[in-house]
Amino acid sequence: MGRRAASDSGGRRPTTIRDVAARAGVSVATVSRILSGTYPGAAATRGKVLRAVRELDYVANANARGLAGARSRSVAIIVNSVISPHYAHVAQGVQTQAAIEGKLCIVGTTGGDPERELATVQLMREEHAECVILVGNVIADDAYRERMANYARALAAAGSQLVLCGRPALGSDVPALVVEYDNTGGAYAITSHLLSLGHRRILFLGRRDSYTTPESRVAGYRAALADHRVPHDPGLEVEGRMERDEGYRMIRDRLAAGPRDFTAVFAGNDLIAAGARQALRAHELRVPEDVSLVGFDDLPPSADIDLTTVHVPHEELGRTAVRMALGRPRDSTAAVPGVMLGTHIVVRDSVRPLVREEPRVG
Amino acid sequence: MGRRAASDSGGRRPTTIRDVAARAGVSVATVSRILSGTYPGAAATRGKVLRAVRELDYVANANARGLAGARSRSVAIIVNSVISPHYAHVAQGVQTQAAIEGKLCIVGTTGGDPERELATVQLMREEHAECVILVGNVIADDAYRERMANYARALAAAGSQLVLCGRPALGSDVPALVVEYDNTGGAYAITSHLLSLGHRRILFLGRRDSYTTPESRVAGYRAALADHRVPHDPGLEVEGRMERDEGYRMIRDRLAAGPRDFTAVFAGNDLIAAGARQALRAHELRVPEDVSLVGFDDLPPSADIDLTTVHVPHEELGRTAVRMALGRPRDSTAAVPGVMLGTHIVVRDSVRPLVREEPRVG
DNA sequence: CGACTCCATGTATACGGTTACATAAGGATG
DNA sequence: CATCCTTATGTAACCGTATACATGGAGTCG
Repeated sequence: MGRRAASDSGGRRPTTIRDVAARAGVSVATVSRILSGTYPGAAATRGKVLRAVRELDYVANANARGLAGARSRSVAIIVNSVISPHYAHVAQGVQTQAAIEGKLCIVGTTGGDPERELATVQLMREEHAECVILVGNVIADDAYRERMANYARALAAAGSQLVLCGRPALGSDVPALVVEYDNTGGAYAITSHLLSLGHRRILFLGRRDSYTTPESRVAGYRAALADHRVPHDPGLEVEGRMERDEGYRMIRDRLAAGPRDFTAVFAGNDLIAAGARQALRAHELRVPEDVSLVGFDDLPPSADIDLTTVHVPHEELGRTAVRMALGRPRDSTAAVPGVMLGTHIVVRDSVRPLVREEPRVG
Repeated sequence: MGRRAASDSGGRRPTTIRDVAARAGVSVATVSRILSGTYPGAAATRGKVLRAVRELDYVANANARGLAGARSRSVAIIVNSVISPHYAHVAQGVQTQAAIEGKLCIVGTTGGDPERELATVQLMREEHAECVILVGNVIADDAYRERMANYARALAAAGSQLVLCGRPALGSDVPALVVEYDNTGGAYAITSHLLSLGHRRILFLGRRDSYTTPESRVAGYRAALADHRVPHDPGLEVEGRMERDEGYRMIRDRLAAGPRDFTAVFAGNDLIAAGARQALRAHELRVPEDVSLVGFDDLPPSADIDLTTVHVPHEELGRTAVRMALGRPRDSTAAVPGVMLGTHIVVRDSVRPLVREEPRVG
């Protein structure tokens, strides 16, 4: 219809490869080969073709190109949302690497809804993306995993590649690449940091059972407690989503419910930390003088609030995902390799050694 | 080649509409119509087809669909970078609205390079996106504008629509929609806010001649000064890019060069404000006690540093862009309408009334 | 100098849908 | 009951590119 309308108003069909061929006085095959770079040498012909292309302002039709069997030019990334800085940074890495490899980037968002995620994968399958990169944590639900595994197989059958980025593998028989980063290790390290400064009652914000990312972070938190022989109080693990507002809410509710029973706060990510900090301040609690606070992610704004946190190589995650997906030979049915990127603490000024005293009432 | 490899390893061609038709015992046309929703009623047939689709796990080939003349299913957005929150929020709006309209979103990044931007527009043209949304400020260069105008015409000829989002129109004869927001008004308002509290020497950070966005903001700044009969000192306009590090640099250099000759700072955007705040603190200048600070954009992290700023309806910008582009009749050659969204001040705690005294040496 | 090789180019088909047009069946109307 | 209209479906012609195969000319070597 769009085409029809254009031809109505201007009588001008979009210029095709045939127009170029006619103008250059060669066959369409020659034009196609020259433009695809599938051509050893051509000299004069090449010149004629390129001039015709320029004069006619010709651009190839990606749909036709894709249909005719050329390799796909696009890479798909699926994230919760684009404004979440965590995802945005991974997406940036994907973008960067995709551009380097001469690929286009298709972005889908799910809003954290598993149904939408599955639907979006389907969409990307229609779109014939060369690889589909799924970013972020996910519920550890068996039915869900099975459906995703099926999609992975369907993608593989179509010559595409599923990449799980920052989430656990689906199983050894599922053709999906995995690029993870060390959630548990980072959480362990930063919890140890707090413990080594004397803190014993550390509030963990953002626990969420069966969500893989918070689960891994909680695991690191618990492991550090255990290794330092500090008793684990489940009451210190507060449930909540990985968002700023939730951070605020969790602290507010906690302080409203009773006297303050913690000296440090380990926020599940930097957004929670920002919200928590705001809530603490609203209760006249200063960070770090009255309460120590740490986060996870090391987003740029965290430098502004002097937050000690765990650095996650977001961009590198995205870049690695693309690199692995495109580098992997199409027909390989060998076991799917995985990669685990490291994380490390960034110490700023949101933590103070605990001076021995009973926690006061906040 | 990918296809070949798949068929080698499994002998399985991807399932096509013909397979579905065969299985359902109908013609391909019927399948196509049912799946496209171009079908009034079918009852039994519809059931058979949908079952076959499910059983074969069929997904349509978007390339073939696009080639055959179906309306495009994709919307393209081109931004500087995905991690810049300003762009990310606009992109989120685009995503949201695109999803509502059942479209896919293709994202291109330019890194602020006009050449890459033009190249990316070309790419999106190949991809036959239904509309191409160009976000962000741009250099006001005539040659560049002319090339972009040509692309706009080429897109229009192909039934696509160029949308300029947060940047000025190209000219009345160029078929491009414009969705702007009120930079000048916002800058005027927030400058007036500072002036009304007694500030007279207001440093502007992030001037950049011939870049449209900072230019508009500077214009609002100057207009407010003029209306309040405060003499305009060009020396108070500091040049720099719209980035965090630049904010830091500008303040640091300024304070290193001589005594502090301002009582308030108007940062060209929130990122600059964050950097500037950091630099001020490094010089033992507190915000707002010693120096008042305001920004522009109202990004979420700005709440954490209590920044008074100008709210920009980022998401609404993106959503409006998509809505207008898709709503506009394809064959219309009428004058291209523009939209200007409003901005407003958000007062937090980064500004204090000026107590009359000579600015001290910082 | 002839046979063979290699490379540039042309010819024609396939890719997987959509849709204009044709056709058949069923219902309404006189 | 004949006619006309409507609706569901089938048939076949594209859409614009890539590429397998065919062809022709130049270069090489015996």
